[in-house]
Amino acid sequence: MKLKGKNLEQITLFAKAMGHPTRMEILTFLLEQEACYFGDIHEVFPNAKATISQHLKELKNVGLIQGEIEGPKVKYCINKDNWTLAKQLFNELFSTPVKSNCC
Amino acid sequence: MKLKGKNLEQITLFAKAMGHPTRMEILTFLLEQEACYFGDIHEVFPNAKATISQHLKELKNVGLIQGEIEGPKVKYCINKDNWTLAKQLFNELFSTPVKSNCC
DNA sequence: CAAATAGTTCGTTAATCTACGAACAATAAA
DNA sequence: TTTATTGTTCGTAGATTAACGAACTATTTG
Repeated sequence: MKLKGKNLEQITLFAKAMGHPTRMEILTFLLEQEACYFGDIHEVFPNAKATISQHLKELKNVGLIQGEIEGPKVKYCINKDNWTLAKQLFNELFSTPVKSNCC
Repeated sequence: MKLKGKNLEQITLFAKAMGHPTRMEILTFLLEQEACYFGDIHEVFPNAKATISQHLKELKNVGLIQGEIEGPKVKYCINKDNWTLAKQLFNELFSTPVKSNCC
């Protein structure tokens, strides 16, 4: 079934958020981590903390991750609900049979 | 298995290309079309032909589509090989069990 | 060959993105 | 309550992106 309307907008927003090397790496990093404080994330990247914080904010805004204040630290993780939604949308996109046969 | 190295770069490039409403729509449009001349694509969007041509070029550069000159026209379609690659990479990304359980 | 058709490329402008230091909260510890 | 520690927000500068008209290329048709 073809993606359209809100679903199309949503998958585009997910794709856009994932379309930056650092953000994509943050996602794959979070996928495999149990503990995920800001500092843990920051220390695996060469970027300034302001930059990492900004990327985390974007991923949070689009819903792929979530953050939780814990003492003076902030714990980040994948947002499972939206991660599942993203999974479904991309699945739908790629399960569409490729009709075009021009080339 | 975690995405890394070239695969991580590749999925990020795919995501980036898909992260624009017009480009994502072009992809879903191509998925369901048999014939796919430039003009057919252009006429379903409000944008100038220069703009559409530019988006098609980006999608072609990243490998998701391909174009073929046919007389004075240009036929576009999904690049099946790379589309399959994209499918596999996203599949791998989303099949990673979500380990993080912080929030 | 001239004119029409179909797209691409060029040049430019406006907007968005990226990155970072510095300033600014908020909590914890001394 | 002062001082660290942990992050976020602000302001800014540079880079990239997006959009479009105009000019250009190539093919087809008259």
